[in-house]
Amino acid sequence: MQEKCERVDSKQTADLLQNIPDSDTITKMAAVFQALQSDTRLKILFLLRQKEMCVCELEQALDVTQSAVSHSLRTLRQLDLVRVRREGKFTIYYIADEHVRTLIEMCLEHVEEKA
Amino acid sequence: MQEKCERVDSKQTADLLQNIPDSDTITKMAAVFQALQSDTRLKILFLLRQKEMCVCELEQALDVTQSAVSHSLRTLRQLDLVRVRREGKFTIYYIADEHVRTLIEMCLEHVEEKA
DNA sequence: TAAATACATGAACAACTGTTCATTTGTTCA
DNA sequence: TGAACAAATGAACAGTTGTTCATGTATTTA
Repeated sequence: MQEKCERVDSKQTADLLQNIPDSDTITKMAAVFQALQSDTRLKILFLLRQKEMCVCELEQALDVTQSAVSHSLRTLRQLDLVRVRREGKFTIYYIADEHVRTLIEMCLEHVEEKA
Repeated sequence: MQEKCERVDSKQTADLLQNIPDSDTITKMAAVFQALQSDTRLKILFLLRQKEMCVCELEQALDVTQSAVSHSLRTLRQLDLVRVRREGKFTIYYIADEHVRTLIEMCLEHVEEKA
């Protein structure tokens, strides 16, 4: 590794790099944030935060097609941000765990602070 | 609002909708998550979490062009996820506040839990 | 003041995302 | 069993993003 500017200390940089999560973990994190980056999916999470809901309920609340809701839920489900339970002909979705709640709350606080 | 399925209670739905952040706030949150959704920007934050750094240092650590680092930092800066300080010819970047640290830590815990 | 260094910015292009449409799968109940 | 309802999925298209290239601006120092 060659120095780029006088502030760079290659040894220290290598050290700092060792203390960041591995590429695989970073990519998984990016996928989680990517899932949280859509208005529709955020609204879904804010709704589910209050009450578990079936796809129909979300569809009606959000004013997008059933297909769009379903696709969004799939993304959230695959990353374990929401979970599913079958109840007769309904598929009930709910927030997966406290991490997810904290994530959206931190972000909310962050943006509200600026307003 | 017309009922879509027997589980839907329009009144309650309207109520739940009132308790989610307004569209403007949702969009700002989406922008924040959007900024956190790139591998490069996440790596930048994990580096800055350990030590404030100038652009050169980040460029060397990340193995992408100076331009890419600069563009990434701009995105993070505009959302107040990182802040800047001028020091002579160097521009020093650092994590904006605790919300940002908590955000990436929650996400890290979430993805590490599954591994 | 001129050259070098540090950083920012605009354009452009490939890659990716979110939505809708059309269709399929699974469940209930008459 | 078959009609109706709930949900998932694949394709396709417009819109968006991240990167590099080329260039511009600001600061330092010789």
